[in-house]
Amino acid sequence: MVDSGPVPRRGRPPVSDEQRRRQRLDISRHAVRLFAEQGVAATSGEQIARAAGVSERTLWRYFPGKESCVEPLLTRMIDAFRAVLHAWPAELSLAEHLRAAYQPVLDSSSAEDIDAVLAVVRMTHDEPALRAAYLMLRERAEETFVEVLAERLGSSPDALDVRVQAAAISAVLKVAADDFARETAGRGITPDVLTGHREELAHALALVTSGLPDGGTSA
Amino acid sequence: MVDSGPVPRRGRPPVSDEQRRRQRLDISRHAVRLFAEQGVAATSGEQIARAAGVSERTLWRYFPGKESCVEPLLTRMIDAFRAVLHAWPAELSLAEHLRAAYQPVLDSSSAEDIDAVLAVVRMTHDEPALRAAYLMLRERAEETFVEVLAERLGSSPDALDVRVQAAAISAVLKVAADDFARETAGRGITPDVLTGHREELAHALALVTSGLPDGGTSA
DNA sequence: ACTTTAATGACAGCCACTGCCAACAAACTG
DNA sequence: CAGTTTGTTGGCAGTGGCTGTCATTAAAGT
Repeated sequence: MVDSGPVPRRGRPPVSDEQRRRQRLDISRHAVRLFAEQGVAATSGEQIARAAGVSERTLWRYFPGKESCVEPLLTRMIDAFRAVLHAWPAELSLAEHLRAAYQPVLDSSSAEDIDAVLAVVRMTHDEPALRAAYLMLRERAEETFVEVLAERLGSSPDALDVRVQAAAISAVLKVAADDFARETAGRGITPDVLTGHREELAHALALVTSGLPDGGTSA
Repeated sequence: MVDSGPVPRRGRPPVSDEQRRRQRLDISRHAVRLFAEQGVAATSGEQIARAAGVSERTLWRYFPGKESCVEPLLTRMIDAFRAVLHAWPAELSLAEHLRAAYQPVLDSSSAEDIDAVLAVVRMTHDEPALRAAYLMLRERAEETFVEVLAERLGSSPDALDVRVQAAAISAVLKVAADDFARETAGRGITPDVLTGHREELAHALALVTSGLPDGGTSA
């Protein structure tokens, strides 16, 4: 079988993944703003679509439901953790690594996005539909943790210990994120709440990942 | 202020909580059966209502949405764990206690209910709406774990360590439940998969709860 | 220009869910 | 017993989320 390379396609090319990502993110920003202003129930799909400058039909093509419009923004928060998890060096425990390298504020995110994300997390406590979307997203992210842990521990992603550890880490991250969102409610993100958050996360992770053979150095 | 006792009420008394519980459970059974037979999307609210012998209007009074009809049945599974958690003696570690006392099959549940519950758990892997409801239910149950742990550790339900431990336990329980549902897929519930499940749960819990001061005896 | 492939928008329709009100049920009161 | 009160249920109409379908437009190649 010779690889004849990318066959010269005909007709209009599909939108690039990058473009699609940007489009979804843009819609997400408008949706979250509307949700924060008037609540989820009071915000209609037509409203979101108009704000984003697309037809309602295309909105439903980009998102399977109203609540999942928050997903692209929320993903940014989880990506911040995923990035630091990928950069986890072998000689450090996870808690140590986090204390040294965890920056919950993504450099690629604008300040407004961060505030919006935290606002969403706060909203999930009163809006069941948003909470459900939030939990679903977290569970999808858990798969990533499984992969990273499996590679590091040299075992299969199907191994029980790996999945349990990933689930525990995910759970800890949820608690810490909720706390972080709650504490930044009035005052915004100050440097001390930020370091406090990092410290809380590291402490909690150490609490849960100490059951490994080497007591946390490799997990 | 003298307590004049229960004032002699007038008019029709509200339905007892017990009656309401039974009604919801009955509807839940019919809904789950229909979901399993023809899928969630293909099952209409009117269908569920007819099967349960109530009007559609009353169905929506008993449940906020189609997917939450599975809740009363699913709760039974979580209640099984909650019960054993309440009976946790002070001198044992949680893993030890589980190995000795955990019966995932509730005595009060009929065999068909158990199968139905496991069927729902299996369905949640393909039906996002059901997965969302499942996760929401689990998170509500987490609050119970927090209360039990707080009382046992003699600290506040707001304490970080308590909430983290509860979240970790909840996460472990989720993994174990998914495995259990998967393993009972074809063959049904055999004694060996049951003991295997109990062993898996105990092992995984030990893995996650060893970070406590006494290494798991009190958590 | 013409063809091809993909994205979008417009329209119609289904169904989950809600508000509203009449009908009915179960208590107490005279 | 009729009459009153309080609560549940069912029917009906309406809203809005979401989908299937199709014509239209955009972006490529020949």
